[in-house]
Amino acid sequence: MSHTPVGVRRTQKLRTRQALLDAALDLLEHQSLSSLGLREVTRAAGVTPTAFYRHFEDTAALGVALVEETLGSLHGLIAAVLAETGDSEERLDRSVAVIARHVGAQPAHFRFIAREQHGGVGPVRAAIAAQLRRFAEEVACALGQEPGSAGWSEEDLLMLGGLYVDHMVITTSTLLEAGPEGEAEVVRVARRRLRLVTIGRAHWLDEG
Amino acid sequence: MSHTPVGVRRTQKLRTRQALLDAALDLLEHQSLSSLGLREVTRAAGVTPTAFYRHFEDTAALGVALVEETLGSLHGLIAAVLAETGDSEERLDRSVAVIARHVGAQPAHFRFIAREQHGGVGPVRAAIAAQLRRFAEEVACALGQEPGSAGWSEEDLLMLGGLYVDHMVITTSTLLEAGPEGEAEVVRVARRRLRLVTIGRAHWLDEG
DNA sequence: CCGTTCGGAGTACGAGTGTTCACTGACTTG
DNA sequence: CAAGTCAGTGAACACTCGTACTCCGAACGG
Repeated sequence: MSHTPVGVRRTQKLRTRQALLDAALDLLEHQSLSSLGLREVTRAAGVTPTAFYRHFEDTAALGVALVEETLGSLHGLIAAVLAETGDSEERLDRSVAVIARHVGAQPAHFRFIAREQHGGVGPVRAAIAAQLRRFAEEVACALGQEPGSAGWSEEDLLMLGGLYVDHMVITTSTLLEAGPEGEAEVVRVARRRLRLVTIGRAHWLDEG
Repeated sequence: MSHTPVGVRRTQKLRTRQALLDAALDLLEHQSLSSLGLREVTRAAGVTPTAFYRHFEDTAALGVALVEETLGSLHGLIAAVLAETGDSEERLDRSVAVIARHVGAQPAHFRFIAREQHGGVGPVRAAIAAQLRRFAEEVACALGQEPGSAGWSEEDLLMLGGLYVDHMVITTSTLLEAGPEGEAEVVRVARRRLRLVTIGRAHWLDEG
């Protein structure tokens, strides 16, 4: 047992690492990752430029870390929302509400994801795509366990899951553009869109 | 009537302007607009940095010009595709095919749009949003003239139009990520998604 | 034909960039 | 408690960047 339980050193390292991530997220509110300077980040974090290399190789690597931080903690959430009881209308409303709440709580994180999903930094794009694919699979799995999905093929479930996930991404983007005052309207339209998709889902096997 | 019918000067000016746009589009294949340097563009275009200012105030202004170039010429196309006869299945397949063809023909243009739709340059974001809104309105208008849209409210038509447009944007992004070899699969899934939306549309008034 | 317009060239400046290097001093380990 | 590890420092490197000048010469209008 050492004198310092967890290691003062590791703790401090994680602290400055987080300071770098936070500073970067702040700066990324008004620019995109490919124009984000290493020095710019360290200056905002209160560290010298050389210290950056102790934590990340690139600004690209920092971007990938930001992706994990934002999307990594969301995986449990989806399954939880979809697993709750209630008719589809209720669950749909709840899903949209959950998204609106999360986006409202940490806009910068979601702005970053929306911006870099198709941004100029390859590794970051790949990291986001991988996370979204996982979301689509999770949604497909949750849908597959419902009675309403009897007779659906694996592939169609994935298609539907991807459809829902893409709509969630679009909704977050729109929420960010609209700002707090436009949130209600965006939520209204998003609900209607999802309802239309759900209706299509209910009649999919009739006309597929 | 002057000695030179169109004006040699204006022609040359337009020529270098186009050279700047083309060079920028090339460079934007692997980075985003906010990291694109003025000098970088002029170097690739074979012009001195100062010449840039004769055509654009900013790289942002150049970006807006690129948006117009890419999206401005597409407005007639949508109405044309939607106006053609045939059942909804046929029209749907044709729409997807038209998109795949356009994206395949000029990938760089569409990559630029996908990248800057949520990118770090405000004016460009605004320009793209304005164009997409116009698209949504055009689609809504076209849909409203169909017999299948009887009883639909103006607002719901716009919602549906936006839904279609957003799906088109998603499809273009996915096509770009997949590359030529993955095109067939992407087109398959995109068609299925649109079919599901169309089914939802057919039953919208039953359960709305 | 002559004066004007103007697209573009050339030069120069200050500021900011990513990266390397030797170095320091607090924490950690045996 | 001594030896070693290592997060962070500070100075220096060789760039690129946007922008402000002046200037040239071909195309233009009267």
